[in-house]
Amino acid sequence: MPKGFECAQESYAKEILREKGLKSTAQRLAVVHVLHTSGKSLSVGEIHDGVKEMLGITGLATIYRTLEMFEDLGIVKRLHFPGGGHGYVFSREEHVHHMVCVDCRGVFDFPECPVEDFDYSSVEKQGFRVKDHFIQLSGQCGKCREQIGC
Amino acid sequence: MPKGFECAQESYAKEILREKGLKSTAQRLAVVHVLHTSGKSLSVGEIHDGVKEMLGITGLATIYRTLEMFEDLGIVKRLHFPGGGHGYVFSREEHVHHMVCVDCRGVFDFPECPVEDFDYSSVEKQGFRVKDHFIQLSGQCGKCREQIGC
DNA sequence: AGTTTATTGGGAATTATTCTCATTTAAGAA
DNA sequence: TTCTTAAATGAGAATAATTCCCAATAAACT
Repeated sequence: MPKGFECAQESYAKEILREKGLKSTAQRLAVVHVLHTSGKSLSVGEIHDGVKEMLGITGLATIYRTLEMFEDLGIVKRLHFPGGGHGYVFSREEHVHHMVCVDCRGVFDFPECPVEDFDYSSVEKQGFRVKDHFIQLSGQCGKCREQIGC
Repeated sequence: MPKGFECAQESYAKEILREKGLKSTAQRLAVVHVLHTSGKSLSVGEIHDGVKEMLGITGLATIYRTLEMFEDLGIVKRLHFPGGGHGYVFSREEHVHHMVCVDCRGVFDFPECPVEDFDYSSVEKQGFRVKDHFIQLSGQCGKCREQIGC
């Protein structure tokens, strides 16, 4: 990896990794780079291809391991698609949800959390204690609306 | 399938199938039965096992085909788990979200939609048009809180 | 530079999902 | 009820997705 060319996202990932005592390998930073520069959610295969393009040979297992780790570290989020597949996005923020364009799979941040101060009392009355939530919006981005139409 | 023992969910599924010109096979109704009576979300394998217990031999492909069809028909919803797996729930309602207990994987309806009348103007200003949303809450159900604790 | 230990690559192993096609069966007609 | 027809099933092969194992490599600290 050439020095001096890292983006803010890579520096951030390095910092998180160092904090946790994990190593900043070329492969891990390449995953960040590929995800971040794509601007959309990518499948494991697409990430693998992107990383191979940057580094040459790279094992697929490494991609899986890295994505799992990044998800645990909270810097990568996994999105789900109606068909059944899923994709990954780089997401530096603590608590952001995402909007996915159903046409281009582009991903956009959605920083306002709709359940932030939602009143769960009706379900908590039944004994359930809400601890986490997953929200994913889907629709069409501006570019695709122009090109494809509504 | 013995007649006279179908639950409301099975009758409902039959009705939907008939409306769409699809056949009410023993396998399809067994999937509904297994899902509904379990009270929690089940993996494909668990559903397969349940159906086999009811009907004897049943092909796994049939389970996959049925679940996909039911999802399209809107009577089964797919939930996603942190680890990466996913499970299916029977859900007769048009628009319900679900809460999953992280301990027992029990599923509870969450009929109030947090984004029902949410103001998307901040993101729609950027050209994105929100068309759908997926919400899944997770936490602990009353029973597990008693047994396992918080 | 040297040491230590986490990380990687490769490929095999496992698991998940889809496909194909001959056989079966539900649903409506006679 | 029986007949007809098209949809649905089962079996297992084929494909895709994911995990595992371990010798070789490379980051991070002396």
